[in-house]
Amino acid sequence: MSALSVIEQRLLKWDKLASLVPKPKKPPFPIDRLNELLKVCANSSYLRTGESIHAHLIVTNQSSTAKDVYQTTSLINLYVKCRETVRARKVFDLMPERNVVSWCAMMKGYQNSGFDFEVLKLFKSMVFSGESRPNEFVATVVFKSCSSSGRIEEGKQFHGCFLKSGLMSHEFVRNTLVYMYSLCSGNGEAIRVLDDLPYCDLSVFSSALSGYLECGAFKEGAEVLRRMAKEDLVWDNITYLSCLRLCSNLRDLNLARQIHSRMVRFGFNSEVEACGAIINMYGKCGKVLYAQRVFDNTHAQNIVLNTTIMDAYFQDKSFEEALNLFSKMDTKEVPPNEYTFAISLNSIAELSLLKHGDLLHGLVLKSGYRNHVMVGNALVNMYAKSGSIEDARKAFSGMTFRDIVSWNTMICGFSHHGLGREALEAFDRMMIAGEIPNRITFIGVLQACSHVGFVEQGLYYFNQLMKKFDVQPDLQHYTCIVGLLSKAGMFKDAEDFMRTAPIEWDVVAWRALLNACYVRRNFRLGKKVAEYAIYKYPNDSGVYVLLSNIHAKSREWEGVAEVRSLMNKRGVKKEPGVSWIGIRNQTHVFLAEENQHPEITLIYAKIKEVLSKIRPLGYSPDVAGVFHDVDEEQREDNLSYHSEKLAVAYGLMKTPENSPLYVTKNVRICDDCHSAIKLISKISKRYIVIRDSNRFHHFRDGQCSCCDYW
DNA sequence: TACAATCAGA
Repeated sequence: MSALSVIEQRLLKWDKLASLVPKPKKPPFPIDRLNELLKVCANSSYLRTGESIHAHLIVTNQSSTAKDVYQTTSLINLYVKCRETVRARKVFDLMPERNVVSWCAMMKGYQNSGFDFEVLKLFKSMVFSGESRPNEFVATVVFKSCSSSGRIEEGKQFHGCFLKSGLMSHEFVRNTLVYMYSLCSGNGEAIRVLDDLPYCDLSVFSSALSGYLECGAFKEGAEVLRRMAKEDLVWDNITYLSCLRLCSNLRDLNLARQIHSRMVRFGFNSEVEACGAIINMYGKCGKVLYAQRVFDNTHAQNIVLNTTIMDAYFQDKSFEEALNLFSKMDTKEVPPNEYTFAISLNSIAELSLLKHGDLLHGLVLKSGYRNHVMVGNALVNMYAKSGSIEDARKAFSGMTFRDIVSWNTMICGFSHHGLGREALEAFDRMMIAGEIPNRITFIGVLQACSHVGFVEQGLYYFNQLMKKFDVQPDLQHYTCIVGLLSKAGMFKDAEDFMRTAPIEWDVVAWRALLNACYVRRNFRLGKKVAEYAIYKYPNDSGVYVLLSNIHAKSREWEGVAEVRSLMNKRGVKKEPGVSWIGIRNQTHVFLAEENQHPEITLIYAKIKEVLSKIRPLGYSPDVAGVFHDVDEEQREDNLSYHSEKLAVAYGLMKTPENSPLYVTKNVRICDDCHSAIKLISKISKRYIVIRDSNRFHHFRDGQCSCCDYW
């Protein structure tokens, strides 16, 4: 045998031998590594990978047996984090044995999907089953669920229960407890809890503050801030941001400046978020110029800062300035987003610039923001306030998503346009859509009823539906009812209502009543009411003007003169009337006694011409009678100076025949102009829309949509 | 565990 074959034979033998030796099994993937993997999958929402691990565990028979509670809990955690609550629950239910972490993971799952009730149910069954005792993690989850579902009574019971088991000493438990009380219990209970604590750290103050901020209890928030400031604590930037938010909401400039200076002292004013918050705060406190200064000193530029400063101008009612900022924005560097569009559209709405609104609408479509609720709402608002309720309706029905604001905007839009029926229909459709009405919804419908004289419906909404939806009527609602009753001529009821309503009336309510006296020609009551209102609110020019109008309508010229001299004596100035009209992207503004406009002579001539045409139709220029002390010729001249007539005349001159005119006026339209414009709409065959300070008038063919009932 | 920005109204 050759040497070679000997080796071959040996090799062969070994080979056989090797085949007899059992192959070593691949070692199982170490369990702790699997759990780590599951954790990674959970935290990154890798559902597919997590599922494969789950499958692997089932196949290799490493799962679902009693042994590994820890591992199954990781699976629950995986499904919970991937928002697969039902599957998590299946795994949970199959566990023969659970520990407190399993319970807690499942509870968190429900919490994250918004099923707070399930959280509490699970907690109770955990306690009853006696399987495990709650720990501090469970306690925080429970308190948080009570907070977000408003279950304060149950929360109090749990508080007692955790107190007994000694869990309240944990920092996080305390924080969530305080948060719960501040968010859900209006009567300063959180502050009492704070006072009972032996020692408060920053986080517990912070929790109380954010709860109060969130539920809008700013007074209590300020109280917390006061206590916090007394302690010797180092604030972090979350604290500062909360404080800034508090100031914004309280509109407390004094506090605002203190916080700002503290931020400067401790160097917290350099980050872009902080700057944004400061700008916003000054804007909300009515100090645009401060806001502008902070903005100018902020070197970082982004869309939020730009939008915030725009909003500051919007809050200041400087709508033109807000729009200027928009057009000055370098849209390449800082492209506008939904907030920017919303503020711009709202500015346009306040100015009634229909043409600009259309333009911006186009921009919205191009930039792909059309499906944002915020933008949709702003579009509806813009069209409604710019006079085109039809376009508002279109924008509304084109919305993919709607919220309560969308519905309210539409309802209030209908109301402003005197479309009571449509407003109530929108309300019904809103109920069908499952939206819950709030106080503003009811202001909208009550106002709608008031505009068209639906007394019964109005009272039904006020007395029945508001209760049903648990909306507490406030001054604004009560004032709507005063308007509703008195404008319908039911002065006795209005009087009784005002006498018995459990509310402190303000000048607006009295003006509403007074206005109704004027419209309904109840001059006797009107004078009485005006006397009282002037006594009570000696600086409110509105009541003087109304009284003067009443005197004029009842042709008591000396009364008119008296009011005028009283106003002079007290230095009360009436708001000058301003009207404007948009023509080819240009806005033309007219003042009551306008003489600035370059084409003013032509405008006067146009007015003369138009008035001479409508006089044969029954127009007589002394309806308002305000200018009783001048001769006929002069009187017509004076009336023709009214800003809305100037605007309409200019519109007639500058726009093609048949095109509609949209005019906006800052104060209530006067009687004389109202009747003149009715006739102008007839002879010119124009559709004329006038927005005055409280509603829209649509003039067409000699009629006005308000039916002379405004 | 995240908090710099719209909004409807007598």
